[in-house]
Amino acid sequence: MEDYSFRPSVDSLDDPPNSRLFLVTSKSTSEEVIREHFSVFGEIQDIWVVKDKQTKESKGVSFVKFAKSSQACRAMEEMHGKCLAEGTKPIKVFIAQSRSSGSHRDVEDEELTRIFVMIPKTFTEDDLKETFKEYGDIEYCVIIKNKTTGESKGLAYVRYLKPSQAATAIENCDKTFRAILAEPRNKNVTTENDYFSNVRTDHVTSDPGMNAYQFAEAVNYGMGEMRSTDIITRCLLVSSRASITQEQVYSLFDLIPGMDYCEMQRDPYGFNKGQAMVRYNNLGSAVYAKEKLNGFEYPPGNRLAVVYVDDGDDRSSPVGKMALQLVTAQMMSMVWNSPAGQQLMKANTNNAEEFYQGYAAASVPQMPRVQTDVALPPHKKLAPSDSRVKERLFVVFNPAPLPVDVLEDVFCRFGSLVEVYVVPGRNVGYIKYSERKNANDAMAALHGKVVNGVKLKVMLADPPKEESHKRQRTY
DNA sequence: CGACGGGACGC
DNA sequence: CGACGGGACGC
Repeated sequence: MEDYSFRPSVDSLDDPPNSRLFLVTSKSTSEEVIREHFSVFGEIQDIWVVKDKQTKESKGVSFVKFAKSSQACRAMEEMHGKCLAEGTKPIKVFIAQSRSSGSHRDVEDEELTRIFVMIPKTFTEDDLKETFKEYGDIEYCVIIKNKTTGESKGLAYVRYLKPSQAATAIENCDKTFRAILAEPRNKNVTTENDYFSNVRTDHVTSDPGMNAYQFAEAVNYGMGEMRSTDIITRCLLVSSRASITQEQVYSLFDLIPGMDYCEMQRDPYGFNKGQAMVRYNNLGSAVYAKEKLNGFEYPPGNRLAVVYVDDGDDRSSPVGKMALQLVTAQMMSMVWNSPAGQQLMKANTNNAEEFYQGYAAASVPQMPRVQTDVALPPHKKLAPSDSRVKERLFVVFNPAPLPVDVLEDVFCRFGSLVEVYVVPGRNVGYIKYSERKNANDAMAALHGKVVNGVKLKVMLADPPKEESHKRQRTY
């Protein structure tokens, strides 16, 4: 990824969202003093002290842009209400309104502490809490359910005490959760009992050393620092965007000893949902499988997602966690010392080629998926899925679209492939690359060519239609 | 010619 | 009360 300290293409937005602070300080406060106090919270990309155009005197207002929202939030939490120098007034620190919003209303913590996530339908609220507590103190957790049947809709909210905790969850939780900040539930004004509404704006309290966040922390100190890990179970949910068979999942996860169950999940109509449940007879195997196979490309170009699911009877306990280290160490040595294990160790998480050469080619017989006269280069690694998309190709299929896994297999070979998207019900799709050159190579090689009997037109895509809702697009 | 996804809450 | 500059090199 390139370093854009300055990004004209997203001029009106803050990227990532909520990574910029709005400060109200004394007029005497300089950029240097701000930098001194704020750089400890993370990578500062820009500091701008607003000055009068004529007199060039500071207006006592500044913007501080961080690389990450979690850094900006932490700085806000720690610095709001503090004095930056002797004899200066306590500063106010808010997440800046995005430039495009046009609003100058203070961004409230209500809007920064609740996240919205997609979860397996099998998740309980306890599973949710176990999974997301590692990012901070959870105030509240709910799964959205069908009101009559009580069945999970696979969607949930998690409310943290602090904005930095919600931001950290969004930045660091498994991508399959697709975590984003939740829209505030109601535009209702007053909040009754929460920590923030009263204390937050009133930074000059009887104890000037403590602001609302530190207060909230103090109120909540009960459970101590028990949030070092995810929920850990013997049961894994495997998700794939390309269709996969039970045999494929079985062969892959059976490379790790101790599997005692593997079954595809089906929707109410009996269709394969691209998810499988895998259970091991011990925690160490499950941990190892999750570490090794989450994000693994299988088949090449298709990233598997592997998460722990609570199967109800083996939630980890402090004792369990201690035992786990032993078990995991044993697993490592067992896997390392078996021929199968050595191959798996070699196959690094994203390297499907080695995996095939070493192993699955033997254990997972598979028809070649791609038939074409084009001389295709070998498979290349996908770009990280959060890479900035630099070029998109627009592909027209005739007479019918190719499956997504075939497209990934073909289009990943030019390098830096980020994602393939086929428009439902139409004969067109988009191929996203993080390097423009790779997109151009793919276009040159494949435009007008036939793959699996489907003729392709491959062109540069027009920029997508502007939409300013929900989550910022990656392109 | 052929064009843009996914996921929203009983107070 | 307290809200939006500077400067860009790729095709």
